[in-house]
Amino acid sequence: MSQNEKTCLIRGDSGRTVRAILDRIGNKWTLLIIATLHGSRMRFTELQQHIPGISQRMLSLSLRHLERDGLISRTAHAEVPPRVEYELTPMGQTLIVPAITLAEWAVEHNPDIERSQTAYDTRPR
Amino acid sequence: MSQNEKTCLIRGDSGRTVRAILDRIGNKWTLLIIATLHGSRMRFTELQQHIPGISQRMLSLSLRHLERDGLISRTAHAEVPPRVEYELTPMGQTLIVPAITLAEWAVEHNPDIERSQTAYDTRPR
DNA sequence: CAGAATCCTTGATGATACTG
DNA sequence: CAGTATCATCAAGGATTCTG
Repeated sequence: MSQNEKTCLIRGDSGRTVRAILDRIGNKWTLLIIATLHGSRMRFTELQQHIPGISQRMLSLSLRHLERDGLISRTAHAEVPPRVEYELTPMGQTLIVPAITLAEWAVEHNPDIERSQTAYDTRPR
Repeated sequence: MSQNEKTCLIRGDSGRTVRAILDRIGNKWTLLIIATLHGSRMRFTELQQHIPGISQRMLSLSLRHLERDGLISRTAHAEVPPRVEYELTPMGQTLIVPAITLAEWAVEHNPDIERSQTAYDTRPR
């Protein structure tokens, strides 16, 4: 299948699916949580410490969404004080691959993008 | 470099860069416009016809952003009535690769995600 | 510790009308 | 044709407070 045909994945009916995924990982914290959880299970507070600037509310909400999507699993231990651990599911781990592909593209082309933005903003008007 | 090390692209300083890209392509129309423009230059009205549901305003805004980022180029022909054509820049075309990678992941795992969501929503409470 | 509930601000998007 | 301007709406996210 050619690259041109593959863009139908984005434009065609499956585009709804792709947009749903982008809505999930496109938000402010999701991808950060997944990357942080990659390779190590962590507790709620631990996650908050590793992700500077995230509020309790957004961490909680994001974890709930990711759990609902089956990308992370939540384990509550019956102890006092409570201990809850989060980790990537096998499916969650596979998301790392396209995420890194995108990240590498971003890092590689960022200089060009910034140059273009500067040129655009300073062009004669 | 291991996959685990590569997640630093997302978690580390370059994470800002990755988030900026996600903010751009994570919005409702950007990726759709890029996919539509892949392989063929198009006029404003043409784009609007190929992207169901997009408003003039959002098409205009999105095109401006993409142009500023250097992902598409805008060519205004000196004619009456006016004719303006948009096409992907070389850099814009390279974005297709990670976009398709993500799209393929989405399509492949969507059934599992929906199953997980249903299970989550119907679990005993 | 791990969260839920509430209130508030802001940015993204849509609808509509107007124009070079 | 290819936009811009303006107004309205709505959801994402942040700050704060409370609790099992």
